[in-house]
Amino acid sequence: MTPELQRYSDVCDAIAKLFQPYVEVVLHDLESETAAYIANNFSHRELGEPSLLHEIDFRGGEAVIGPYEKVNWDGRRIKSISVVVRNDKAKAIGVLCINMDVSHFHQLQQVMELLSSVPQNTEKPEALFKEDWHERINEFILSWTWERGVTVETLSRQQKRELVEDLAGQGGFSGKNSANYVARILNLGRATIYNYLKDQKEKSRLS
Amino acid sequence: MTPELQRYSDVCDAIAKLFQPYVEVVLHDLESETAAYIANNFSHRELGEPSLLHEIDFRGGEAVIGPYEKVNWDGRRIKSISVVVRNDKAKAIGVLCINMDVSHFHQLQQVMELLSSVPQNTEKPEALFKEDWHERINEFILSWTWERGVTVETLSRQQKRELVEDLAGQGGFSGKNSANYVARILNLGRATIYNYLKDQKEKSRLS
DNA sequence: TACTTATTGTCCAATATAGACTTTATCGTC
DNA sequence: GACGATAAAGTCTATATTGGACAATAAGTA
Repeated sequence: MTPELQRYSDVCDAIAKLFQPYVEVVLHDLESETAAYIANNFSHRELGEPSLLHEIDFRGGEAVIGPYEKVNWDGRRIKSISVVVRNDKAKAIGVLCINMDVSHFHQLQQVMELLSSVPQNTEKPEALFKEDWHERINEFILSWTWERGVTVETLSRQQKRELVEDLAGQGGFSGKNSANYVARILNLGRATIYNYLKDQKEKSRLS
Repeated sequence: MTPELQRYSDVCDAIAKLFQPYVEVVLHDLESETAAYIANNFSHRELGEPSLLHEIDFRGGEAVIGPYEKVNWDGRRIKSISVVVRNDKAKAIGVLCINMDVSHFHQLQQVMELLSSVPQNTEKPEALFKEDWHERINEFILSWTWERGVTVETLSRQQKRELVEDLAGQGGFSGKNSANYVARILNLGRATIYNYLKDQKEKSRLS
């Protein structure tokens, strides 16, 4: 890492530490297009890894880009913002990326939502309306558990299996990485989800 | 269940439904000292089960007793209140017990706490000050994970093992049912906790 | 003391899982 | 639309976890 860029690493540490453990800060080197420094690395990136900066929309030449949303490898949802950082000659030398794990805040929202909202008993499966499939899955699980007077934490294995099968029946696994996402919510392994789905196919084939 | 008591069962349903799924309502028959009705049964009580009402402090002859705290069989913490209910002749015929699962609210508190509080770096292990061992364990896990910039949800098996061993080293398993409690927080089985502890003893014996 | 009940700890067969792997889709480029 | 590069969808297996039953021990209770 160049000394110019080096000086920003402390800034990364400061930001990450203030919001510990909800925030990760990645400093990208624009020269080599790699990750030069990572504070509170929860995305499990490696130093020196290619930055894939082309994913970020630099149009307009703004210094601050975002915020935008990403999904972490393990299904947690991340709110991110990026800043182009410069050396003393005002040359753009890096991009500082702040990634915030908002999964806990979503959870918190759901607890309050469950308490304060009046459930709609419209006959139509309202799970199908939200456009983001994450939301659809959340919605589905929320109402599935609500109807049974339970919460995800208290589901038995059998119940989780049923939930997964029902969700599959509704086409809930069409989104990208949705198996991963559901696995994390239900505290199951990804493999387990696939096992359930396979068993279900097997069962329906036999009947 | 006598018709007199029966009439209260709808009240139970109403209360439970309003706070679904966080509240359970148990109607005890004072005659037989058994559970006569249960709405949203999360304590896994059976109808007709003995009520153990003597646990409740009736001194003073108050109609409303509590609130007081209990711990559910699976380690969730419950805030409860009880009301003596009467028939038309003002004879006490039952006790209506409202049990609220506060574990989700505690969780929520912790998320906010982690965000808003400034960690004390007093050298002394502050885990030892709280008098309730539940709190001590919570505190321990919170600071253990904080130091490593992770959250309980993201702990690997190996990390959970280390956490359990460290906690055991601090005497964290002296409370009643503490193994159960820790298991639930870490999303482990009770058996797994004991496996870890046994392995640890084994290891230290060999070294 | 003896009896009752709750907790601790162990065991095992059934189940889930990390991680490596193969196959299949998706994307970007020409 | 063919090609190569990536990512995601699935599969597989050796190992770890776990529900539930049980035995051993402790803690009340009368």
